[in-house]
Amino acid sequence: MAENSRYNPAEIERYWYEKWMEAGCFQAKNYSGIPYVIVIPPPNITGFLHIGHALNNTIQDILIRWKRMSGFNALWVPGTDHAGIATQNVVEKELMKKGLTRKDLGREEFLKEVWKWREKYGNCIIEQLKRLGVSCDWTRLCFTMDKNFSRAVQTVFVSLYKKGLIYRGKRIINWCPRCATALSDEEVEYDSYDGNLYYLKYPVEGGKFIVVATTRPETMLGDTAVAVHPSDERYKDLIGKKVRLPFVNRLIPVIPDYQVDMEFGTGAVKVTPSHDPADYAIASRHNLEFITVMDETGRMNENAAIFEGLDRFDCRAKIIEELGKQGLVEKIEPYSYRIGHCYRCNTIIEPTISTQWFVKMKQLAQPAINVVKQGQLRFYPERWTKVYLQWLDNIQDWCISRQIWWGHRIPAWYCSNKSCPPIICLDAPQQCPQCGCKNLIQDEDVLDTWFSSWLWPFAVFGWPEKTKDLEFFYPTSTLVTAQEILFFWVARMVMAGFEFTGKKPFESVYIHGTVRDEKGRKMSKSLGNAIDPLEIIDHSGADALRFSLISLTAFGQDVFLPDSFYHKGRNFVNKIWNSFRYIEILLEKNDCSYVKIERIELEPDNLHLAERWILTLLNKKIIHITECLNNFRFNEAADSIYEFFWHQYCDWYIELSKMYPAKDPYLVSSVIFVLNYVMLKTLKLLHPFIPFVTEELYSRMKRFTDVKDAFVATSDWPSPSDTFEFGDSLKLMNRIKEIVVEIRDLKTFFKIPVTKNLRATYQGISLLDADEYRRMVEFLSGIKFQKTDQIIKTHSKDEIVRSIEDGFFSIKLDGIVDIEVEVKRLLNEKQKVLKAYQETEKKLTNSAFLNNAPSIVIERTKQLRNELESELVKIEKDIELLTGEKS
RNA sequence: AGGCGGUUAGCUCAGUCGGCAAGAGCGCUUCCCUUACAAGGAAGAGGUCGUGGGUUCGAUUCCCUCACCGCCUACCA
Repeated sequence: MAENSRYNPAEIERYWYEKWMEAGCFQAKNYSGIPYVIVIPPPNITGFLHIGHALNNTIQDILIRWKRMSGFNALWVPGTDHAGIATQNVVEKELMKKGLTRKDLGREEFLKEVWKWREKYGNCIIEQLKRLGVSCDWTRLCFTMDKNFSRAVQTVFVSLYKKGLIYRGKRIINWCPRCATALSDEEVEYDSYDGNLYYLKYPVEGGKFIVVATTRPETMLGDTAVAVHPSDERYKDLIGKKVRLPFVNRLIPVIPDYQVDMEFGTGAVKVTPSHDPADYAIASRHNLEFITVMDETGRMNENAAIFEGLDRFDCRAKIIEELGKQGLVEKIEPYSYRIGHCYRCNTIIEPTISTQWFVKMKQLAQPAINVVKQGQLRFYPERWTKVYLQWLDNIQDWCISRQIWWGHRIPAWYCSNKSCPPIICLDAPQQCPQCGCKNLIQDEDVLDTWFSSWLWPFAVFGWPEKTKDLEFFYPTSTLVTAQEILFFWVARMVMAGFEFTGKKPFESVYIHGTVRDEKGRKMSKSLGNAIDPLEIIDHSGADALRFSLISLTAFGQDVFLPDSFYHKGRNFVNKIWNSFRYIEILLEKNDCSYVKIERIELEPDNLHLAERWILTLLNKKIIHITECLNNFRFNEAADSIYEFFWHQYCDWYIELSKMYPAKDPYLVSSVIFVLNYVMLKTLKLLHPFIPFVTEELYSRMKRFTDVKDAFVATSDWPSPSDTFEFGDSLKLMNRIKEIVVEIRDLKTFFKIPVTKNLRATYQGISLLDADEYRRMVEFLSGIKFQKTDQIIKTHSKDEIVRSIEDGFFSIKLDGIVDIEVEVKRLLNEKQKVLKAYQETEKKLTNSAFLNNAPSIVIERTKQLRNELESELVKIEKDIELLTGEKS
């Protein structure tokens, strides 16, 4: 018995996942019904399931399971992302263990290695997702390097090029010296950096100096001007003069530019067009020379004079040392500023002039802006609309070429005759259309991984082929993602959707919060603060993890998780498990082997209060939870079922069911039905949140009921029942609960276990005259009532008297009543109630309130006032009973 | 610099259209191993809803100010 009393998820979860797969529960039906479609944000093949994935995928699974149960043709398309840089890094690291570099292997051999790696490890995260219980249609598993996906990527490239929306050019871009590749603006993460502001003295022709302030002295070797504000009096006479740059002895001009901030530093700024985006802009305006001083690994190159070969940061120190020797460092101040890092390896980015491929974004952005402005594509929470639009309004061209090998190779070929334009086409050309030359070389570079991801919502359905899938399942319904990839991915998918399919890719976007640790930091392996979801699944089950996560994550709000966060779900699942055991045992005791739930055969009119009450409450919950899900209010839905199941069904209804002796006719005919009925509906409501335990219990339920659906996963979502709606039952039940709590409170106060049965007499209290209600109160509070006609107005050490409803009761307590303490407690209580009463009374005598407040509010306030008043009267009566005098 | 969030019980957080005697889980106190469940049951204690104004009959909720925390954008070297 003891071992059964704890839910053990491991085996059950494994078992049901297999069953679902075998039965094809997660597969969409063939082009029938109304589709509801989600495409997964494809995780990296290098990834391991972290708590953010767990949240993201649980939300999607809740939606898809709920919609599936609600009768939609639900499809959740899974897949993975080839993650160019990240994957290449991983494989290179593997090679390094053998003392090899990718260059040792050569492109083809290296790519073979990557494919081998991906075959071996690329689906790790997929297997981990399965352990979470997600109901993706795995027969449709996609990969961004699949053949048809490649075709889609190439098609898009060629199409955009032909439209003039893709171009190749020399621009300043973000360069990662460690990955040795260009990055897009979005792939750079900015962090604050405690560095210095160096004040350097540049000798001006004619003997004076001009002092420039810089955070990056090493870039001075590439300076091609010094800029000052045109109206800066200090430097007016220097404009047009030349400055001799130390070490390289280059003469560079002092130029006027409005971009210069007179207030900052000395008001004079060194201009390094090849290594700073702002300087690049100045240089473009003034036709300055571009001199690159570093190589692709971040070492100083041949333009760096005596510093050639030094790492850029070593060079910084060395240059300051040398300038110092020459008396050219005026001062050094500590200075904190933001600096860009590679989002894949965290190396400090080097802005560099480089020839790359770019996508012109302005034109593509327009439909993506319009669709959101016109409200045809919505964000939840709505505030993301603004962030999205702001980014699109200021969109910059997208650098899409990467100097790596793993990815979609750019479909561009160059003729050996340098004057011929590049040849852009799907398949390798045989000869140059311009000059007929057959000596063609394909561009070495590959495309940004996001250049394939942005096609995800339609490429997964076979685009550019006009497939039936595409026609039926596209556009998709809801996209569920985190804010981090709003620009990277979401905005670009919308652009791609319109550009290539003429349609928005999804109806709505739900953006959930980021999971952080208790200090507000992102969860990350390097910080060592990551909670491993798999560990939780191992020990407490996926259901526990899922429920806890959802319950703790408010609508679109970041969530801070303490280590023990998963207890809530774990305990809840255990509660469900045990309540079910109660039912099983009860059935056995009553020789009740078959319960008709689906074909209801009982008369609603014959039901008692408890049954009427729990059924009515169930109706309310079904409505509420469905409403919550419609609005992405997952935590509210989860907490609402939690409250209902635990604190209403278990705490009150199951407890009440225990008052019937075994084989009692009403128990067998009605209570057992209601216990099962509510359990069944609740399992369904809970299934999207905690699929495993609900499936297990549903299957057990099938053994002793007429429930026929093969799986709860494919059964129907509950709707409220007209048959089981009993309007006044809620109020009446609440009165009974109040009386019970009052008595339990008294017993607790006198340190008597609730289970200890006591005798009491009562007078008045018409509610107790009804056998049914009296029995409920007696059972739940452990009291045996005896009606009396004698006026109860005395108390003693052996007896405590209480007023309640329209009468009194008196409980025998055998000499333990301490009147002093009890009176004190009541006086305390009276103060509280009195205060609340006075407040409502004040409102109700305020004519402004009566004139302005809506009538329903006035009604409610009146009702509250009356309740408070009678409670006050009651407390006063109780005090009087105890002390014999009016308080 | 701008934008967006947050500030509610000891902790982590809910609180939708302004109208509650301000909620949950954990923790805490007292009692209970009652035949589903101690990962449990019963009953409690605990909050001036960040500051200062404003609008309103009424503000945790709406508006403004400030403070602190976090995030995101931006060419101040």
